[in-house]
Amino acid sequence: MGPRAFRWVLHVDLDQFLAAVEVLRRPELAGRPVIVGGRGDPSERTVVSTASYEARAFGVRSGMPLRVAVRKVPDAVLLPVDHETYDAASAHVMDTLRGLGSVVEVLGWDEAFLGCDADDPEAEARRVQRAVLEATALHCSVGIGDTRVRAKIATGFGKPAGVFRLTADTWFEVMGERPTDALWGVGSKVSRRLAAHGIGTVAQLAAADLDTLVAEFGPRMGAWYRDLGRGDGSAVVDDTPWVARGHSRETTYQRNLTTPEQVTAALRELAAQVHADTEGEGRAVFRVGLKVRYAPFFTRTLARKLSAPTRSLDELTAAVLDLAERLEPGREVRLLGVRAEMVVPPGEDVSQ
DNA sequence: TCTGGGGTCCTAGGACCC
DNA sequence: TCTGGGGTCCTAGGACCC
Repeated sequence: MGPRAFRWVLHVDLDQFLAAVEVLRRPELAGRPVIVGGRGDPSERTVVSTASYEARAFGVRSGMPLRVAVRKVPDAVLLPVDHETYDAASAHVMDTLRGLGSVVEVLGWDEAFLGCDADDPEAEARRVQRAVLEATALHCSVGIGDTRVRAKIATGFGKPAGVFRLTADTWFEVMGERPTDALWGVGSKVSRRLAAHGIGTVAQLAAADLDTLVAEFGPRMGAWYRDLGRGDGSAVVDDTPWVARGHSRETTYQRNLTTPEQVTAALRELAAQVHADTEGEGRAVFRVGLKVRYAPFFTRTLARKLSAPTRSLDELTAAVLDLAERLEPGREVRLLGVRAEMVVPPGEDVSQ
């Protein structure tokens, strides 16, 4: 179908997705604080992927170091991240949404935009929730908006298992006095830079001087941030299947690497994993990147365009090891990562 | 609080060419 | 001789999201 503008955008977001999937296959965990992260071992260098609402009640959040989370909830159930199971559950949900006859734009494991032209979008949202629950036993929340941005932000007010509508008419009443980082696409850094110009709230961002924003963030992002403050933007939903630009693999080592031999061996392994990913799509690689995080926590990235695209593991590995020549000798390494950017597959629109 | 892994997109600046 | 300005390609880094 491709991209199309709709009267309404519905944003469907599964509630505590990873934790909910785990509870489904282990019903005895229902009602308990469940934390999914890493290999489920709090002594490791890893973070929380998803916490159940019972665990969130103790202040556990996604992205929090696992050992911190466990300190907050000592009797939590800790579970390792199980990609295959979540992939399958996610595919089941997305198929269910498509089965409703909607235009579905998948945003990740647990989120999608749906296009909707109905007079009663709340009824449509409830229909979506019922269908997902019946097919998968998973609960979701639905945001309704007259733009993508408003739909996306609306969902948060519907959680858990609710529906919330946010439009141009209600935007400022709901969002106006909230801090700028409540917006989708504004994080801690940008909100701090905005604050330096006296812009602390969404309403202030909406009313901000465009020249000021452009001077601070550039012509594109400056205008984008002001639109964001107003909730403005497109109402296009695009069901074109997503095509990855690249693949990457990275590992935080439980003990820092200290010798060049360890680094070389680790990079060969990462290169092989990335190569398996790109070969899984049968696509050639035209650019290779290396990421290093030196202890205690200083990150650098290096990248290089190849002289010609390749599908060869040997060439990929050689390019990675060539980049590694520029690593600083004698510094302990906490993390290594390898990235491969792929040429657009034949038949794909380059302008996407 | 000692900070994952897999992605995307934007910006700045240097090199090079006309 | 000193000096233009624009366009494109490339790399590094920043920021954000799930």
